[in-house]
Amino acid sequence: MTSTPGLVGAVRQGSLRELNLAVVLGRIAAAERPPSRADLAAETGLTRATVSAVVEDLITGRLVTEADPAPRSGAGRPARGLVLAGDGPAGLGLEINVDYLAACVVDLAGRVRHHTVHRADLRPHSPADALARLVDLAGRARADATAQGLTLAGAALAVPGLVDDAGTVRLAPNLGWRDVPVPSLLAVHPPLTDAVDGVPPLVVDNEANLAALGELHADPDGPASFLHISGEVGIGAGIVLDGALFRGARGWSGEIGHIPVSPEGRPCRCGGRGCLEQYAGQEAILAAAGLAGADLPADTAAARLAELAGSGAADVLGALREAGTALGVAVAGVVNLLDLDTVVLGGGYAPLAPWLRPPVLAEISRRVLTAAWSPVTVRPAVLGADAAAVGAAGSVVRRIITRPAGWLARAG
Amino acid sequence: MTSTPGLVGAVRQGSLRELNLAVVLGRIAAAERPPSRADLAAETGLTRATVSAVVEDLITGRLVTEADPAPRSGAGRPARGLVLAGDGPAGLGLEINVDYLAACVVDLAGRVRHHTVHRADLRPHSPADALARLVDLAGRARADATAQGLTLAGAALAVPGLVDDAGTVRLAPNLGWRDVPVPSLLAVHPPLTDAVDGVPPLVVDNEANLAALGELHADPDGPASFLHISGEVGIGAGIVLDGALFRGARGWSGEIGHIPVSPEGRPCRCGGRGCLEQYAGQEAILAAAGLAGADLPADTAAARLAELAGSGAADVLGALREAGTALGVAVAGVVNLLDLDTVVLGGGYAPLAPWLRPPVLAEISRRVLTAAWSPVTVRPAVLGADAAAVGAAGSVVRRIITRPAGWLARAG
DNA sequence: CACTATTTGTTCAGCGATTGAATTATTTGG
DNA sequence: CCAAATAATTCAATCGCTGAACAAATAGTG
Repeated sequence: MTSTPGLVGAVRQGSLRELNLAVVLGRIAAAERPPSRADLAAETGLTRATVSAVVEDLITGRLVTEADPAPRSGAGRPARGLVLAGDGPAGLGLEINVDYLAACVVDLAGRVRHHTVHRADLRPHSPADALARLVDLAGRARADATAQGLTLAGAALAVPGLVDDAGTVRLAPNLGWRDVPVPSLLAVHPPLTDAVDGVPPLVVDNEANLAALGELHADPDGPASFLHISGEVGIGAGIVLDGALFRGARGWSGEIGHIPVSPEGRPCRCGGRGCLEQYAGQEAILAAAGLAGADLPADTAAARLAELAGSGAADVLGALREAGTALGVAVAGVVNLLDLDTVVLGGGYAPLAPWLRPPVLAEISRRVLTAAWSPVTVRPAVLGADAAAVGAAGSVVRRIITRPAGWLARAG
Repeated sequence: MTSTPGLVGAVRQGSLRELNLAVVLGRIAAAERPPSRADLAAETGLTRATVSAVVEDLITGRLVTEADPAPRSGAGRPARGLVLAGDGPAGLGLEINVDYLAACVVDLAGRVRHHTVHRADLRPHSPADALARLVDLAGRARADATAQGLTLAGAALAVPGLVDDAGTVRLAPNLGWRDVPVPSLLAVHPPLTDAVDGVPPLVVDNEANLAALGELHADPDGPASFLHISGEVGIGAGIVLDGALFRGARGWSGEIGHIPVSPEGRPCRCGGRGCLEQYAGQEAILAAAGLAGADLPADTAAARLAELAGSGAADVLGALREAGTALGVAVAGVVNLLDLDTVVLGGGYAPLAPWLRPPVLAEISRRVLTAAWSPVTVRPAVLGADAAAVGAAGSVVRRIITRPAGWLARAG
């Protein structure tokens, strides 16, 4: 890993078309309203002739379709609007978590075309068993997608833990997994999707990362850089910089739960002391609210807290204020370091956002140097608990949009 | 600022050559030993014919020269090694700090060809006055460069503060600057260099950012991602990810000095409490070591502390241990968040590294989840106090290497 | 209703850059 | 001295973009 900046592969003759396919498709995807070929030519600086040729490739590859006459006023031949095809490739998103499995299918345009959640406590089951159930769920999702005329172009699996490049789950504490080689365990099943352009048929990634991508995907007009915090039993963060997920040197970025917020404070199971998780993790909040022994399923605990807080329970309000302050201390550090202007409260934090937001904002305005010039926005996530599954499917779709050549080569 | 990922400009016909110029030049720059045209063809996948054509452009543009016969063994026509030209374009690096001005010139190959430091307390002077002195220093640097056959292709100025896109210094607390429009103040002087490819003749950037780039530049075989910490009166950090500087949404990333390390601890001039700067900043270390009133020049304070620590002064050792622990707490949070595997102690921390390193490492191993699998390296910076000036010059050189077409168009 | 202005999208010759094979250049080894 | 081997160049072919001309389709105008 030496420092060879920008060493992209050489640009061969055909790469030109590959790159322009991506450029044009990216513009179509990012546009507010269906652009015409002429619009695209003006935006990109390419000739109308070139854009026409590129668009023709995209249309025959079923990535783009012509929309109804665009609402363009004025004289002249009416433009034909271009939109992402709703019946071409789609992404399969899977999620495996402590007490549920989920599968969903998202089409190119970003619409969720299929969604199933299977509730079950997975901790007693072996990884192989859990994955077998997941394959079953995925099979049904694929059947539904096929029935709708969609073709799955890849799959991504969200796991609540650290995943290495090979797709092995190195550590998923709440699931009780350690060094689980997901791809080889899945090899006994028929492949979920075909490999496209060298990308394996199933990509495994961290839940917090994919949830952040889901948020990016669900709100195309939102900011291009933000911090997405998933508050579950552990606290994970997905860092989106300039529209792309930042994964860190080894893909293990975002462990915000173990940022120290009180250096010699409560001992943490990670071995350190005073980690954020001990103050703003789900268990810590429940304990502070006097609900320690309630043993609620992970995904209902947040809803329950929100309900109690809404009815004005004093100890719950106090617990949330304390958690929000701890969260704010950690977030202030992150914002100082990365200069982000948006923080999204996701996962279990989303329903609690009304109570967490004020203390988080207070700490930010106290501690962030640049907050005076440009304020930091703190808002709840748009997607709910299934953000990771949707984000996983969206990551597949996004890969097609940023590199359409692979799909086109496959589709013929 | 909407989320339009990877919306690079379209790829026009001529971009092909532009991109391949960058690819080939980048390989030559990154190579361990002078590569031949055939090596480059094999590495990049381009044809030997194409590589020859590209290399010819680079040679006539004075970016590359043929080295002495390469030490290649075996039969066949001997290869002609290609190296970065030492007599073509060069970068001018400038630095303005509390008690000195610096100018240096770095050639394409990365050698420092000129270096001047002018010591003077700049706080009493107006920004315009300080900049006038800097222009004088820069003029002499340029004269020296010209005498050596070099052509300045751009300049960069390092400032200890926050700089916006336009080059205005929004806030440089230790210099006492606020909203200083550097480019327009410099407009009264003749331009230091010509504009190349739309980049203004002088780029203003944060000192910590440029120092990190200097480190990247000084150690080409080092890691591609690291955190570089400049410990001066304030504490700044430069974040290098994958060989590129990460600047944040607005270019104000790296304010590590105000990460909370003891949330309700000592009040900080930023308005917060318990900021790292209050525990590991130069003033804090001096105070803890019982040297508060010494009023040392900023750049000798570190040397003095190192000297005292080397001779075993107990209170200095204690102060450094305490500072190192605070630094370690903050760094652990950063490493958890960004998953970096290398931390470089730069600026005033470099000479103190022998004493700071152990407590920093201790906090990291306590608090970083992934430290067990892949250890985090903490090491002193290679460059000394002038890292920022060298890094500034290096940033100019780096821009030429990553985008040679601009220079070639200018050179004709 | 005919006519013009206007904008969109396509067609086509031209051109620049890459390609692949053939050719030349230069050295080692027998 | 000759064959083998490797490096670099030459050159016709090809691929994709360019620019201009052209066809298509509509709104406005008298």
